[in-house]
Amino acid sequence: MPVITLSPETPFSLDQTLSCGQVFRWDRSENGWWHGVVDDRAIKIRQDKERLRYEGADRQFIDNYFSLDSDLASIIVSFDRDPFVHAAVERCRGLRIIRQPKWECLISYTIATNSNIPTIRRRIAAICEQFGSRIRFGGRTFYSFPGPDDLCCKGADALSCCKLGYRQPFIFRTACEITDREAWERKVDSLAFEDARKEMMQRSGIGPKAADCILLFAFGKFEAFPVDVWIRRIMQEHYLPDLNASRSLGRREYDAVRHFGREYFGEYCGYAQEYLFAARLEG
DNA sequence: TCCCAGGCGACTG
DNA sequence: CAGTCGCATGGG
Repeated sequence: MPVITLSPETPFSLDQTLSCGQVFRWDRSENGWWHGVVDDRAIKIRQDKERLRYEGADRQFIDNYFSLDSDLASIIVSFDRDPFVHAAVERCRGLRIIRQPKWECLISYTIATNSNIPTIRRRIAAICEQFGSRIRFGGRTFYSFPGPDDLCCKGADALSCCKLGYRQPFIFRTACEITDREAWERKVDSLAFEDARKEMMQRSGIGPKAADCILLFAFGKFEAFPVDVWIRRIMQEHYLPDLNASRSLGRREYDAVRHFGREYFGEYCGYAQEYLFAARLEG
């Protein structure tokens, strides 16, 4: 089985990275192995200190998916500018933002709106079982993430069994609209952040929060600063005391928070957001 | 039982 | 224009 030996200049925590809520298709076994599906490949991986052992993908894929090629230490230095965010970095050391497949991320975060993580995971698992392809791996069965055709060819009603709630028509519309996945990906890739964000929010079921998550987790746009209720609470308590915490988060207020995040934490504010978010429960 | 997640569209001030 | 509410669903 292939092994990657991480150098001291490559801080990485597999557990932090896979359990912080950015991805929904990974499971950790009692024995320390993580199993997951990315697009159409089933993967198993575990970390023992500086050793990463894995199966189901090649070295290049693992390096790219887990962003092992990015200089995490320098990224952290760029936003580590006060004791509070510093504590979050200490607590979640080695957390990296994964490079998710773009289509999969778009659908996942459309499903994720107004939901909690266990529900999101169940819904995504349901659409993969229903519309993906069966993958046999290590004596177990997994399902690939379905493509646009897979999701729209059976009609909107076929999605009912996945219990997506009012997100069902959004998913169906998106699957029908994006006939050329790669063209869509190239288009968003080519746009500067604010334009990419506008483009993303044109999609059915994608508001500010989902757009920022997708740009951060799939398009490598680290200036995205997704504001969910947790981040809003943290920002209100530690950075923006004048924020009205009782009112619902309108678009104006959302923009005020994300612009503050961008100005204060800098060009990698999305990374700062992830550390603050991941540290929320451990604090 | 009720509140929460936070996109959309219809509604209201 | 900006804020509020119901929508479908399930976890806490």
